[in-house]
Amino acid sequence: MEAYAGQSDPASHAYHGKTKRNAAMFGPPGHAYVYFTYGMHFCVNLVCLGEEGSVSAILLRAGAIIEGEELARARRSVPKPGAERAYVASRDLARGPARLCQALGIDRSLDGADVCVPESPLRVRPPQLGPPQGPSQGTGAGTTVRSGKIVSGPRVGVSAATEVPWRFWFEGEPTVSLYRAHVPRRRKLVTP
DNA sequence: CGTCGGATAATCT
DNA sequence: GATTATCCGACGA
Repeated sequence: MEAYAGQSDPASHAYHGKTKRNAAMFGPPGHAYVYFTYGMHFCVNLVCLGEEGSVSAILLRAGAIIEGEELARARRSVPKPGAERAYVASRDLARGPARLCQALGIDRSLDGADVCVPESPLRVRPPQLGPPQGPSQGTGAGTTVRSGKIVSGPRVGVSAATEVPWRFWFEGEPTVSLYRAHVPRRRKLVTP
């Protein structure tokens, strides 16, 4: 996961104030902020409780599929006809913010959803913590998830405040993607 | 392994 | 019109 603040964080979508897209970030905590980016990907945030008037959220960057791997795998299958779908390793099903949304079936219809009420289509529930050793197991592990040492580092893909170490993950967790710095996309080729 | 570029459209200036 | 909190396949070593 990665943390994003509001007016004080140049890397945050909320940095330039409230807009139609980021409105959920300015709403009550415990709700989802889903946005669409790069023309084809969804990413999901959880709005956090901060000081009065402040804005903050965390981007869910990756996850381990504990149950329903078949469903997640089906959602991650590519709609391209004819082409044989390459095998997706279990750990890669939700390895990355857009993949995670794909694996969980999250799209813009869930933007602003309250993740704390039972009737919501998207929920976040407290985990049953497992023993601190070893990564989460993708099969047959029930509802037990891992706990362990949490480490932090710079956020991925952001074009500002790259030195702020607001990315957090379980040390040794295989579903965490490697750090990659932001690469500015060169404008579409204009050859003379 | 690694780096590179194309896809693709909502959002904001 | 420019930019983007990304992913995937291609290609080289």
